[in-house]
Amino acid sequence: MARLTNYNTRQRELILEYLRINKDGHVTANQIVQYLKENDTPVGKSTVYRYLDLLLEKDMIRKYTLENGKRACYQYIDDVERCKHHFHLKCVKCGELFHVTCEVLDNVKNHILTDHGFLIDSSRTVYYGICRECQEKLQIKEKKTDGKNIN
Amino acid sequence: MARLTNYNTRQRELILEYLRINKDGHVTANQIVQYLKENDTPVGKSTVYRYLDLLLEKDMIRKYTLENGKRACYQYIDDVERCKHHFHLKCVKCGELFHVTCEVLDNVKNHILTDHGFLIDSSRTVYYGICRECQEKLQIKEKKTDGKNIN
DNA sequence: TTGCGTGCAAAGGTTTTGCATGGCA
DNA sequence: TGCCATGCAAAACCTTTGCACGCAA
Repeated sequence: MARLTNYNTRQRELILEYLRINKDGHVTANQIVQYLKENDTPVGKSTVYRYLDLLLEKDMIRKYTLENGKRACYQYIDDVERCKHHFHLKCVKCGELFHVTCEVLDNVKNHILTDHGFLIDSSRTVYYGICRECQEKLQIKEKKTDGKNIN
Repeated sequence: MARLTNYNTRQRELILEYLRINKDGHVTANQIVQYLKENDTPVGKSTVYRYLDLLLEKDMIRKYTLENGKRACYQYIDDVERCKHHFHLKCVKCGELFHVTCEVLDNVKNHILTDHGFLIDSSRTVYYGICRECQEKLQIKEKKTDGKNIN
């Protein structure tokens, strides 16, 4: 059986630890570099990028693109199996990522495969939109500005 | 009523025209610049980027991130209303974008709003996965390599 | 000892910004 | 004429790559 050719190094442990700490959120490569530098355990950014790629291949983390589409962000997958079967909702306002497991969404994948011949990669697919909290904030804002919009 | 503060310029017409020509596909900022240069109607890339931002604000185009997450690509929204009510499947292998309108997916949006309080922005949400054609190609490939994988 | 991992610096690429000039209304 | 739009070059960023050295096994 093929062995994964990766040594255990101090740097990798540090990176993985930071990802695990932030498993409920998402972090950018830069954040990892900064955090480790501030904690007097600096790790080169090329090391960070290379290890992130490796973790990605091993399905140990997920990669997103933030709303502006410029910066990539990563998230540790706590329970690989569980995460493979649910979908993610990302709020474009506050950036929060919501994990959703429910039958309806579970069926979406099957439906798209059966009826549209398209195999969805759940770990890459993210629903973008606005979360409940931000919707409420926006409604308050709209009332304040009396609904005046540019358009 | 607020007027949109944008003049009609030759450059903007050219950019918009190219986006319209390619409304069934997607183009990158660089492609726009290259195309216009080759057609002897060069437009500065800063102009392209600035106008793309403006079109984005006006919901006249959609912005995607290609598989590697490095390059952004844009697509003209032919029929704003229609595109707002259907979903998009983007193949991470060949890059093709599929438009899908069907009841099941239509209900997904309502379901997520009703049961999860999350308002999906259909124009931003893209299902990433592998299209039928690429699935077949991959299956052929796997047979060839006799299913030998790293893991 | 072997060869993967690391770190630095440089390269590569995309997108943004400052500023003088051009052009629409 | 008054601004907004443009274009160039430079800057700002993120990410990748080359290469010599370090270190796990």
